[in-house]
Amino acid sequence: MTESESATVDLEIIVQGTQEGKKQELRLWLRMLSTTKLISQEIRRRLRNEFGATLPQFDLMAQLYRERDGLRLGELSKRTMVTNGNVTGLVERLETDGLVLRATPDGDRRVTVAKLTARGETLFSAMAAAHEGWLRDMMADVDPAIISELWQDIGAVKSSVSNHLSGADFD
Amino acid sequence: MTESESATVDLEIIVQGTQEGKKQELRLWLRMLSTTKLISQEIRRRLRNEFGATLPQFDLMAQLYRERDGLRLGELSKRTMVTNGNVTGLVERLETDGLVLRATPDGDRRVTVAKLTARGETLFSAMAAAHEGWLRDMMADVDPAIISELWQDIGAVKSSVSNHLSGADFD
DNA sequence: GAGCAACATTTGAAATGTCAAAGGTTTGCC
DNA sequence: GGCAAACCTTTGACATTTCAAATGTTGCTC
Repeated sequence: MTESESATVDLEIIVQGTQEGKKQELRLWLRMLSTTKLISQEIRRRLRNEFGATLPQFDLMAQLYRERDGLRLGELSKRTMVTNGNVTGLVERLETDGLVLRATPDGDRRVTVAKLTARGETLFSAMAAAHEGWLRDMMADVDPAIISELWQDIGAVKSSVSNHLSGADFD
Repeated sequence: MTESESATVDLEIIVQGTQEGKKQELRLWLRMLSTTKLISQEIRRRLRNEFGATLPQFDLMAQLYRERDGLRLGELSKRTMVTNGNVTGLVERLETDGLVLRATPDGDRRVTVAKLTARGETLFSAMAAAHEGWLRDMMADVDPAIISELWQDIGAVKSSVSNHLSGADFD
């Protein structure tokens, strides 16, 4: 934005501040939310149909795939943004399906570490490849430059939100 | 690394360490998802603490607030992007709390119409005002121009996604 | 006017989600 | 040594979520 445009911009800001512009954030949020829901539902449907897996299971396995030595449940909880109690159940079901193993390390018996089994790794590998393709397809009509820009700008939003949380949510 | 000091957890780890060019869409998706989760959790916490309400209840009431004559459950389902079966339970609980009323119109007895009660309208009105403020606060660090741009560009993403769904479902 | 397809909602099973409280373990400190 | 605080996970109650099947209604056709 050049300085030569500043007069126009000032006018726009005044108008925005007094009228329409008040709900920009709300409008953005609603669009983010509906878009995210739309994509989530599509991914969930495909994971189910093609792999018999759920989205939370996929998310959890993604974290374990990145840490081949396994992760403590609390760490899994943080990375997946899922509550502790929820992680317990998720891992439990994945263990029943033979995709994940649970173990308690010798050093600290408070801890449970979850780890992908060989079968889990194989399955996730296939799911991840498909998953990436689905996203490319879904966003096929969007200019790559826009995608990159969105990644940046949403990062700014995420930062701002992180700095304005009410709950005891800092470390 | 500015984000790393917050409690924000990156689901973006999946992409880490791979080549730059190829996974833009995946990278964007993961950031959208984690940001949306972050904001949702904050709003849910505040709705709970300050109004004793849940986020899906808020969403549903928002639709009814815009249509004072009420909406059929199927229409509510579409607008909130929630399945039919889910709407049944949500409306049921809201009715128990005296915030919503259910009625069957004379013309068509297949239909159930849900409508806000006076108490529901009052409560939602207060929640909506607070909700809007929370979003403004959370996004306070983001340039208004960026917010507007994001709204536009996410619209493009939503459009693209809508045109590439597998389930026969687009409008 | 009987039957059938289309429509709208509910129901039921299974999974995910939150929160708060309870259960073990470890650590630090006197 | 012993105790209390801190830590990690599980449990339990309840709300939300999906899907598929069942239920009830309407409208159309023959």
